[in-house]
Amino acid sequence: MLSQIFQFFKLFRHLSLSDLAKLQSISRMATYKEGELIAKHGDRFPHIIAIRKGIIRTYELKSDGEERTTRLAVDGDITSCSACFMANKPSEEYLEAVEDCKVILISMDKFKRLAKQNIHFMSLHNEGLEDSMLDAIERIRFFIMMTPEERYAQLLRKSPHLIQRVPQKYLASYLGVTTVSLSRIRKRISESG
Amino acid sequence: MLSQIFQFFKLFRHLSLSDLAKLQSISRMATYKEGELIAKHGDRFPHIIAIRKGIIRTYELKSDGEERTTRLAVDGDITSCSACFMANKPSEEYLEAVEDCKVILISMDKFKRLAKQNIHFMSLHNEGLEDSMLDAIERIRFFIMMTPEERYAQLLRKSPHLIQRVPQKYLASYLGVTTVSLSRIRKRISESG
DNA sequence: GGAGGTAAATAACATTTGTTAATTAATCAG
DNA sequence: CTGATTAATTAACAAATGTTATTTACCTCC
Repeated sequence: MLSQIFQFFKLFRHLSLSDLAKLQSISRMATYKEGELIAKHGDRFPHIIAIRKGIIRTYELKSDGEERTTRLAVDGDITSCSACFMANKPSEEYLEAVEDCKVILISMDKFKRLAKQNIHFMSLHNEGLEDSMLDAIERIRFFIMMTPEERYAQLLRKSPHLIQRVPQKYLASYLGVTTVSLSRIRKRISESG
Repeated sequence: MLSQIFQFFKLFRHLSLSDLAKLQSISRMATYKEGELIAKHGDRFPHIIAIRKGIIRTYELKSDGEERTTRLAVDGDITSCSACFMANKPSEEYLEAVEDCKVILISMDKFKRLAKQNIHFMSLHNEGLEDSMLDAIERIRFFIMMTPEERYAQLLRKSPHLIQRVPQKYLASYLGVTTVSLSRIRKRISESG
């Protein structure tokens, strides 16, 4: 039963049965294979993605073609194309499955329509934005307050699962360094700590 | 008349007269002198700040006492203590007037109460969060996709007023570099461009 | 098992930044 | 206007990162 599955997400845990049913009516299940491209630059990807299993990486391309990982979302997280969701514009990002994924896709358009009519859903929208905002502020702090080495150390402390499950080349750009530099940082930390 | 003044802010431009009156009823004017500390770490600063004039800098202290500028908000921007607003927790940030400021202070508590009752205000809350979120994503991109030199070049291009009005020591930590490094970057750019 | 391909580690060198200190420029109070 | 204070620049050196290339490890596919 889908409503069971929605309980897996903190954001949906306080919905009434009737609201869960409404949410379910605008949702569908989907799976992605490891390495699969979920959305790409220029796409309108009109779904909110609630990740039941797996990891989804968001990246952008620099002008020289280099990939830079902007977000990493894991089981229990909710993600989306940010330009599609907030500005109703084509994506500037690429979304990619880092592992085999099981997700719930929630129609953005239907969700927004629901949010306009139903105050519970508008409130949900609000909570979701606040969660994202707190994450984003934390990530800005991550860059502004810490050196690359401190960033890796914090990731090691707070998100060891990411380090286990995400290839270093992606972690590197998530931390804002090259793979070579990340490799050196790892060596320094393993030698000292 | 306050409702005139609210029109200065993009976020409030589409409010009806009656909603403007409600907004006005939970707002008051305030001024800050250049250098004045508006809120500090540990404070509960329960106001949304709409800046009519001036610049407000948000910073945090590293463990070694170094200041790091996390946000810069100018005339027309809306800012607040992020922990106070979103998590209802004491501030982790310091807010400081970089110039003499004229602001509107909107009571957070009353605003949130209004947002619970009145769908227009909940919707306003939503739009405000989306604006902040878009800014935050842009700022993350700023760090992930660009070198310090590119960041300064972009600031020069997109926000020349900030470079004019904000002392370099604050700009430096806003860009994620030291004052010495910013000085070198400026020299390199002025010699090449 | 072996060939091919990708990821990660390592090496060598250029570039940039951080750090500390000294100098110059700008600002403020009296 | 002047002395004192702070901001910004410059200099010199250490440390970290970026870049390119090479080596090693690992994985997949045949």
